[in-house]
Amino acid sequence: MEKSRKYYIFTTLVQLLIMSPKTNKQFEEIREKSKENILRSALHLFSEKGYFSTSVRQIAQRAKVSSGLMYNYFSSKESLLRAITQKALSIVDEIVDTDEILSPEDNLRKMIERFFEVLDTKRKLLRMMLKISFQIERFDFVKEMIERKYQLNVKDISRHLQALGYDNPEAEASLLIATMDGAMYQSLTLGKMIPIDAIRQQLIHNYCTKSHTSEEE
Amino acid sequence: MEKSRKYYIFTTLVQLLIMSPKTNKQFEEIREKSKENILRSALHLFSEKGYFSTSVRQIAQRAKVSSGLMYNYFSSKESLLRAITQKALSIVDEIVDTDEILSPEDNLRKMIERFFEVLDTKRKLLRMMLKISFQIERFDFVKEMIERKYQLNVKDISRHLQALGYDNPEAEASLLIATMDGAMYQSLTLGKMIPIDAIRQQLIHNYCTKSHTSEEE
Amino acid sequence: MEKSRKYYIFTTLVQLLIMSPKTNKQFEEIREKSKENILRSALHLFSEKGYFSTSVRQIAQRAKVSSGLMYNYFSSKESLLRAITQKALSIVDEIVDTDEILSPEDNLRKMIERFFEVLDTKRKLLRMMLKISFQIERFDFVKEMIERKYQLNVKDISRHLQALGYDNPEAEASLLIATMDGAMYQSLTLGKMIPIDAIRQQLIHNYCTKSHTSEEE
Amino acid sequence: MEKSRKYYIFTTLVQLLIMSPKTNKQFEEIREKSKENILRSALHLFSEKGYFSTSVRQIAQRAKVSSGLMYNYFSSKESLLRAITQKALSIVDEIVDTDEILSPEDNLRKMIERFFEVLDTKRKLLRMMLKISFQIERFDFVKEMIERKYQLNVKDISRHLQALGYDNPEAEASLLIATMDGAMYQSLTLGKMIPIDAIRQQLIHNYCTKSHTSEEE
DNA sequence: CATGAATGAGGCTTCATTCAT
DNA sequence: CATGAATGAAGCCTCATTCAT
Repeated sequence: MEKSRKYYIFTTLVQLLIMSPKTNKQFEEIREKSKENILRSALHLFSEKGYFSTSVRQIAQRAKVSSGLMYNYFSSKESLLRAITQKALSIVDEIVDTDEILSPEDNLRKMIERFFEVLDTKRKLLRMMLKISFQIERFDFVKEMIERKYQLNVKDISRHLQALGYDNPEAEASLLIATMDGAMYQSLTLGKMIPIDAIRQQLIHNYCTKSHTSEEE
Repeated sequence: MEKSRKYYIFTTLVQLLIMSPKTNKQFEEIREKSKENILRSALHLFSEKGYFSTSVRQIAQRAKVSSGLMYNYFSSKESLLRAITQKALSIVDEIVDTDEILSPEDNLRKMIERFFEVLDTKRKLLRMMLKISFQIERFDFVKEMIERKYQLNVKDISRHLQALGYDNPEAEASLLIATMDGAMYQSLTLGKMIPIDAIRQQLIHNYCTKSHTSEEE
Repeated sequence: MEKSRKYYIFTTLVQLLIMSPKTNKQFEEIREKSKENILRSALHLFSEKGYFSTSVRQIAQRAKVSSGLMYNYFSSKESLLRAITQKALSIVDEIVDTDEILSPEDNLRKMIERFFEVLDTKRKLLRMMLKISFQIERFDFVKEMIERKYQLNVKDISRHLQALGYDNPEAEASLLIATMDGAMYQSLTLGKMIPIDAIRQQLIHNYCTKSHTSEEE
Repeated sequence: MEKSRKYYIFTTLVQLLIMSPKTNKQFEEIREKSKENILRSALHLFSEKGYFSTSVRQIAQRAKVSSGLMYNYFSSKESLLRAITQKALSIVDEIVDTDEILSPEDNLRKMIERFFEVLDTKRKLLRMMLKISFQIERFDFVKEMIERKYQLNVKDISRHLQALGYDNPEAEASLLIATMDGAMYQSLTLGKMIPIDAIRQQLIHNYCTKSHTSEEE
């Protein structure tokens, strides 16, 4: 008991008073590295097997750390999920932004192509996001962020469509976004059996060709 | 009284020597009722909280039966899920059912309207399916079922589109299905903020108007 | 409620007052048949899979009756086991008895051969007995019966051996009985890999040949 | 004090950067102790009440650990049984171990005496093995293990008997093993009423006396 | 800060037993 | 007397979490 107490006293002292800034920095680095490690491992497994089918032990094993270590960085498994979700959303953020001095067709084309590129390259992240968005109703903040994004996109796209002469640009924008979401959903769940390239080309063909100015012309 | 006694004697003899005390039909009814009861309870909870977050005990409690009873009707929790999934997919069947007497436009319109009607009335079932579809890795049978459906739908719809003179009916069919899936996904996750009616009308407008026979006119 | 009450009144009346002796006899026969049926089914399954690995439902299924029926004849699963054990012991009883006006050699030979014959023909019964004797310590009466039998056998056999001139007939009798028990045990647990015929012949050769009167003669 | 402080700093650094907080050896010791603890508890209960009548919870309670701990060391209850069985059979190994410097008589005597010694000192283990052997249908691995042992023993013993001039050494070996198994079975089930010492002496007398070279002399 | 042994609540499932008909 | 649906206790096992070192 005495021994144990001393040990903790000195651990604290070491941390607060004695250790040089350099050592502190070292610790910080180790900390960050471990945390990153765990996050990556968890993202992979959540995306692959889902949140509930992934155990903390599996995450730790994949990250090659002990299973108790996670609790140094995250207060619980759910808190880990929260962290990953936040990180994931921030990455998605970078992707969706747009605007340049292009023609409406080109803007639409660019957006569509970028969307499918992301769908191709960030599958793991997206799959997890999709899963999360559906498994954890409790995560209101996820819903909020998605809602906000949705509104922005509709406004952006309908502007382009209006410029192209669409009769009902807002509805058409909603349609286009629904199509892309659907393609994403299908591709992420059903994988290769979805003709994702054909869908992309058809989308571009339908929306990014001049003659579309009016349908009943 | 005499008559009544005779009646009971007969009943007794019949029961003892000839037929089971409870007729097969009675048992059948009881079974069907219990099974339906459990299925409904499970569907509600799976849809609300997801498969893994719903315990067998919770299903039983909601159905107001003992926790062991489920195993009289389903060999496991997963088997229960399987039954619900099958039921859900059978509903999808009704959507795409083609009526040969109608014109291609009308067939498409009918399909689209049926789809949105189902989306409106069977939200619980669809929400569960969506949830399950994200845990597809764990449930091969779900994947198989959905794949089969998907292929059939593409074939059906592309036939209609071909009749309408579309250049690339298969790609356009995939696109249409993706759009509907996307609308479903959005509606089920984001709820009322999705202009689902506008999307439906726009879809019908785009696909079920004669002059669409060709885009490069 | 009224209906139900009437039903039971009349059931009773039928049994007590109305039904002819003939019908009573019929019932008795049905009863006996069902009971026998269940006992046989249980013996088979207990012998094959053991008491704990056999469920009441399995017994009922094999007997082609409902699982509740067992409780009309036996108050519990254990009570059923008790009944079977008693029946089994009574059958074994018939087997072990002996005595005639034969020579000691012949008496021994006869006993040995009979033992191995029983071992060959009543495997199911014996296997269950062996299992029971070891799984259910609570069944004191089993132990008692076996003990009594053991004492009798030792006395019988040692008398024969003494007549044959063995120095230590009691010890030799114990040895012989142990050997037979061991052969039985091995045969019932390990099955065909035990050279049961060779053991039998060797036993007869060792014990039932005149020149054995003394070993160091 | 200064010195002490330095010491702890060092300890801390070492722990953080170089070695695990608890050394591998420490963990190994803890594991071994816990495992042994659980094995002992399980052996006792299996031997006393049988495998199926012993619950994992009971094993844990007797070992004074939590009920989940068993699964840190054994993948299932059956796997625990497997471990105990293996241990038990390894003891049997020691019995039959042959010493080439000795005469055949002495080897046999040694074997027999060792057998009865084990029967006297390891009753618990043997009782468990006997119990398990009656549920062999459920545990293929037990059967395999015992079969292997049996074959080896027959070979070993028949070699000795052949050296002693027995006509039919294999059959005689089978007989001898059957006798020992029978003595074991009787002793473990019927306890003190079996004249186990007399049996042992008689066995030694019969098999380990020179003049036995031939029976038909 | 890092480890992994230990905990124990809770999940899925089985099954002896009851009971209305 | 016979049925089998229904019960619920208890079993095996998993896993998030804690804690001594």
